[in-house]
Amino acid sequence: MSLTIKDIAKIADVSIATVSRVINNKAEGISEETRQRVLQIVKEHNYTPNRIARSMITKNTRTIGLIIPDIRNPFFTELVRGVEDVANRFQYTVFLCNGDKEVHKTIEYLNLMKENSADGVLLTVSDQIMGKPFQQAVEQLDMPVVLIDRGHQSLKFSGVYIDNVKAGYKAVNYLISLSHTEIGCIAGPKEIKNSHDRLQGYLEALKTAGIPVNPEYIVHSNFEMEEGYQAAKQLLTRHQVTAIFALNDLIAFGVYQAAEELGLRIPDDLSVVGFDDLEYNRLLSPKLTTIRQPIYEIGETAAEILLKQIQGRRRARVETYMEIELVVRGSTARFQK
Amino acid sequence: MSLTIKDIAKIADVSIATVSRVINNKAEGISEETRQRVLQIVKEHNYTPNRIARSMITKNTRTIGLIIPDIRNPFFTELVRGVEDVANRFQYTVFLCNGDKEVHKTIEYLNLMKENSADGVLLTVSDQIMGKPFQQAVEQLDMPVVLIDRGHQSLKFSGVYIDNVKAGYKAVNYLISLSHTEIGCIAGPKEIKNSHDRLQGYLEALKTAGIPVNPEYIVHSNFEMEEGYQAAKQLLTRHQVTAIFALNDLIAFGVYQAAEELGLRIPDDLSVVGFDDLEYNRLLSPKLTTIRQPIYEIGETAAEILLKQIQGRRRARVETYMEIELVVRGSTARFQK
DNA sequence: TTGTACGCGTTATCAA
DNA sequence: TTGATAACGCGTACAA
Repeated sequence: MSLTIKDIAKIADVSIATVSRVINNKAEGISEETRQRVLQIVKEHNYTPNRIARSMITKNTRTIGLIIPDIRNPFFTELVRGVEDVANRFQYTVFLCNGDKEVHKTIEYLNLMKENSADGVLLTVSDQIMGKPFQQAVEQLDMPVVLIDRGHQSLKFSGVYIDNVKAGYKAVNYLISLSHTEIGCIAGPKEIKNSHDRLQGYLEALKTAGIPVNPEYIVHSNFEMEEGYQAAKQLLTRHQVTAIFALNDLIAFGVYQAAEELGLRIPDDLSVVGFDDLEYNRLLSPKLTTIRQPIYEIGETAAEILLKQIQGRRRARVETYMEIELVVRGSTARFQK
Repeated sequence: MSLTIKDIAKIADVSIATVSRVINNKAEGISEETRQRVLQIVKEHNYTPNRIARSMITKNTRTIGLIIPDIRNPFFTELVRGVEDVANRFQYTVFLCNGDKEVHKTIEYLNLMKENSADGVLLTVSDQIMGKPFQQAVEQLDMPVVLIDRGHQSLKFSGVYIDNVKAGYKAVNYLISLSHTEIGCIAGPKEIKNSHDRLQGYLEALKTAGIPVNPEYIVHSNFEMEEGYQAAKQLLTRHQVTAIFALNDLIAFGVYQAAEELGLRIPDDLSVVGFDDLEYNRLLSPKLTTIRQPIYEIGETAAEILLKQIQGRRRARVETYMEIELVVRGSTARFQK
């Protein structure tokens, strides 16, 4: 068993109160002499206070939870780093939880946050999970919460997002500017708002340009590579699209595979626009034209908002929208009939 | 503030001991009637016991720590999933910590594990970090520890590994069987044992085949894509190698980029073998020949060993070596002079 | 079957 | 400047 404050007190021949004062740097009311002596003994015996016991009193744990839906998506791992860096700067540690897109796992972690008395929670969950049981769990959390990437009107929390409609519009509008009219779209799950919004941007861009919408050009997937590949194969064999807007880069990766299998050259036969700008982009040839999200900064911003809220320095609900940009690379070309 | 056991006791008009018995499923000594009534009230008020207070008594937190060096490397995220799945099956939750290859961050997390009284820790750290301060922190942990992927003779813990020497030998021997003799190698950092061992396999394979070793064919990197790319470019411009053994897939990804830039076709002009078999492999064309590690299973196995140790069912130190295999794909071809 | 009371390791309050 | 002690929320030995 580890040493306790009691042991240290005994060894130093002072009261536990004195030891407590020393290790908590209480400035006043302690002689330099005893302070040094206690400090010495603490170091010697390598005593570290038990955070659990401490937090029973102080009611804070200097810990924040970060719940993500899919640790295998590089988007989220980059997000994690932004959050961690800010948290550490504030001397907080991050309890990282991978919900793995499963409802029960996510709720489990949410409860854990409460039971472990995290000081606050950063939430990035798919909308599929946003059912009654989940919402209930969130409400019972009774601590500051900041949403990331995926907002939910039903939850009255602060959040950090991008304007997905605008981003979708921008992507598709670019394809239109290259004279494409037969533009397919491979979306994420129907229930996910991000997917819905980006799709909305796609529709608006077509509408503005006076290009009729063909519902068969729109296919759904689960935002992962494999299903993106399947969806692309289906779309490309059934319809003569000359361009595809993939609602995230993983899907775009799948499109590349499908195109290769079907003997379609990118960008000569098919233009592709992605979304996120993941690092693995570099593996593609040609490299992917995509909407760049400032992922790391999104994480940073969300963590800052949460920590301010925890420290009681902000109470109002704020919704921050980060800027995105279209990065043009080799996967898009002017349509030649 | 959340409800406490006291509140529930008051509402149900019983003692806290009774409530405690109910929520802990103490079979004996409680009437079905009161049990139901208490259960009802617990559900109604959505009471969850405070884990922190509980663990002060029980001395266990049903939490294990998992420390990884780089959350951006898909190898580790896959590992995480294996660990999580086993832990959850055992009703344990995983405290995931990303050391980000930094000493102070890693040590910080290690201390956190102790202070938060995790029941055990799974450790995957780079050897660079394995200095005095780190070792000290590990020793003071005073809880079960299982090492993953990277062993350290200096630490007397159980661990789950693969035979990196053998794996390296296998990879290079395959290249030799394809008549290659000018085989380059892009390693990880010199101080990392995994890298050292795989390199050792490379050397042994050459030696066995009677092929002289050219030290200039061996270049080091940091196991990441960018440096892999840089190293490959350097190697390929200076020397006429016909094949490259990349000590992990991220490096191999970099080799592909370098080859493309230099106008070398894979596998016609250059054969490439990687290590890990990451999913992003699918983005490459041709697909990568590589050593497959059972990453998910490594995570599972390590978690099982740790949990058994925690539950006191195993005390002996065990070193488990998992099987690897060479997966032949399109990036390797017979050398034609 | 149920309740009382103590202890877990710490911080905070008040008195000395 | 220092110390004794209550309190945090819970589990459990022991008593009723």
